[in-house]
Amino acid sequence: VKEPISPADGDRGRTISEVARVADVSPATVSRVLNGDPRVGADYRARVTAAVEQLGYRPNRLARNLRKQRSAAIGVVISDIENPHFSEAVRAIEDLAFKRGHPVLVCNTDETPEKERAYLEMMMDERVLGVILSPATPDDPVIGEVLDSGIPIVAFDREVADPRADAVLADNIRGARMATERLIAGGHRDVAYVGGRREVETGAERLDGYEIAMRRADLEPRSIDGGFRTQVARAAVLELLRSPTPPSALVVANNLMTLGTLEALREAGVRVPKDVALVAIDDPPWASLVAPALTTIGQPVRRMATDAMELLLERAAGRDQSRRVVHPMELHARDSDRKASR
Amino acid sequence: VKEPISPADGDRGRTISEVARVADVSPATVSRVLNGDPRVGADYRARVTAAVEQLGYRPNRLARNLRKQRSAAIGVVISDIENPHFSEAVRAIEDLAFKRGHPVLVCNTDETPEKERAYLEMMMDERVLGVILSPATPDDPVIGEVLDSGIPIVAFDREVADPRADAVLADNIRGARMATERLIAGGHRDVAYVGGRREVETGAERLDGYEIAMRRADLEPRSIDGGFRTQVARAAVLELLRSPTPPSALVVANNLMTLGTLEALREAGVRVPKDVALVAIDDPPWASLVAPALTTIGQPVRRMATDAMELLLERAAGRDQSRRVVHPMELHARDSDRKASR
DNA sequence: CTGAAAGCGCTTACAG
DNA sequence: CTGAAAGCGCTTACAG
Repeated sequence: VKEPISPADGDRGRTISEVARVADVSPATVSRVLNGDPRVGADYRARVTAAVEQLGYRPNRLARNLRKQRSAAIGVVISDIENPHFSEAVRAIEDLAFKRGHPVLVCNTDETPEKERAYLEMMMDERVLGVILSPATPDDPVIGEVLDSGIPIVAFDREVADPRADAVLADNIRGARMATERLIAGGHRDVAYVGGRREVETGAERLDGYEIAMRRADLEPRSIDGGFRTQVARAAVLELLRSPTPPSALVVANNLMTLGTLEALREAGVRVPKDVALVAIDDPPWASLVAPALTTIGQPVRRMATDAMELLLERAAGRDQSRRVVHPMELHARDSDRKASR
Repeated sequence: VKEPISPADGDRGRTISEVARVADVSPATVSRVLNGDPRVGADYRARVTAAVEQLGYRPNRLARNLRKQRSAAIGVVISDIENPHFSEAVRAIEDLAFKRGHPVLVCNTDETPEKERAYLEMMMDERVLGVILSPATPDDPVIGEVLDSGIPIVAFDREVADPRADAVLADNIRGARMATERLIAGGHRDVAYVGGRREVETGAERLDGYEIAMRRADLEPRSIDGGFRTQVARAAVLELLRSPTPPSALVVANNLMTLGTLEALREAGVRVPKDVALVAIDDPPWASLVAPALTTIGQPVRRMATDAMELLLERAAGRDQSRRVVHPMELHARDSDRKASR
């Protein structure tokens, strides 16, 4: 075969064999030194290190990947990187991955089973080291296939059905309950809930938390479906406000719906917190900038992301028992929930 | 060598040779069919397709990468994915990349030369198909090394010094000029500019635009350094407001500094637009939610990202002339710039 | 502790 | 149009 496969760039040292020749050792020894094999003698090690230095050699990762049948990359499969919740998570994941030399592949599913499946198949094709997954479809069979293929999965934010996956979660029930109880404690009795998809763990749990708080206070739960999306929430809240008995307070279940809710309140000329008080779940950067500043219940996203990376790397390193970490949510008390004025 | 390299998962068809055996053709033919080589006869093609189907075969990308000395992945090197400007860009890039089967590697440099260099080296090690780069250091020599190694670069937002790179830019001079002129037209004479790093193209250009507008109106430019960062801008604006002659209007050069500026104004009890009018550059999702809604000048980020991907893929496909696309910026007229009340 | 050799699974120049 | 064969650059079981 005489085709010029490698474009023969003279600048960077090219193969492990060249290094071996310069160091006057075998390629195997070079590989061992590069991978920190402790058995290599000090003299050999020194010769190899010098040759690597001299040639400016960098290992060919593509060759390494093929040999090991594994890439060093980590897949992050989320619904949407534009959602500040996920931007923050990806950022924290990437910081850790970078320190350890792992590239990060970002995948947006838009909560659709089709894209989720396609991306998980891409992760299998790329034979990534592991996947951090905030699942749209927690029981999709492709998740089992990924695990079968030897790729560990850490569920982030939402559990997956397969027990072999690790999970890093927030205590959504208690979070939503805290939000609701805070409004009740402020004197509100008609607290409505702007929620989302029941099928998704997070949505179901937050609704549960809200309902528990209401029932314990002998109040009637009243929830509307904002679909976890800005525009759906906007329409739903607009309709809620038109009802004969509009609520005096709202718990909104995520930051996208909070955006929609704020738009709806503004359009309807309803003032916060005077006409309607509000506690939002999620704590995006703009929460303190809108007027009034929003009281929120947020997940400790950075710590959760750090945990997820650690679990993933442990798993890739061989741990076989799956683990599950639950973080408490955090209250950010600001101005949108002030007491009912009665 | 008898080590069990492939974990022998029975579920998925495994190699091209297996497909070849089932289809009763050579592996070369299977490869050709899989890669759409038009020379393969219809009968052979049909047999291969059937065998692929039957075995549920998926090509091993790792082997393909090694053979081609190229990965299909695309690197996106930006300052920070948490900045909504870049979240939006990454999202748009990823949507296109996904359609064509390219994984996307996301890299945050935090505007530091060290991280930028480390990531660009990672991109070389991974032999990515191409890099979309918003450079912290437009003249870093490593950029030339990347291009030398045959990896195309598309500069995004900011130019790079090497003329072999393509570029997708916004017309920052005109954008900042528009912002400034709008305030001047509204009756403001003391319009200050909250800007950032002169070294970076974008910062220099926006400042130029501001100064041109001021000079043409016979007004004295007055700019402060917000370092392109939230907290730096907050401090700088706080100081500006303490001056004996605080400005009556502000042009803020990016969304992070706008966040800091709004904080500062709030802390100082300065009302917008009554006490100080404001036009912000960048149009983040929360621009219409703060009170008052911000008048902004935004880049058409999605179109720019789409262009960047197209340029990159063209380049990877062989175009050798570099190209440069400049997009006009867009005005989003809202409430923060209302006329001076005099 | 070190080396020779095999092989990961593709793609493609070459021959026919 | 098709196949046999080489080779991309590593890693690692095996032998010594």
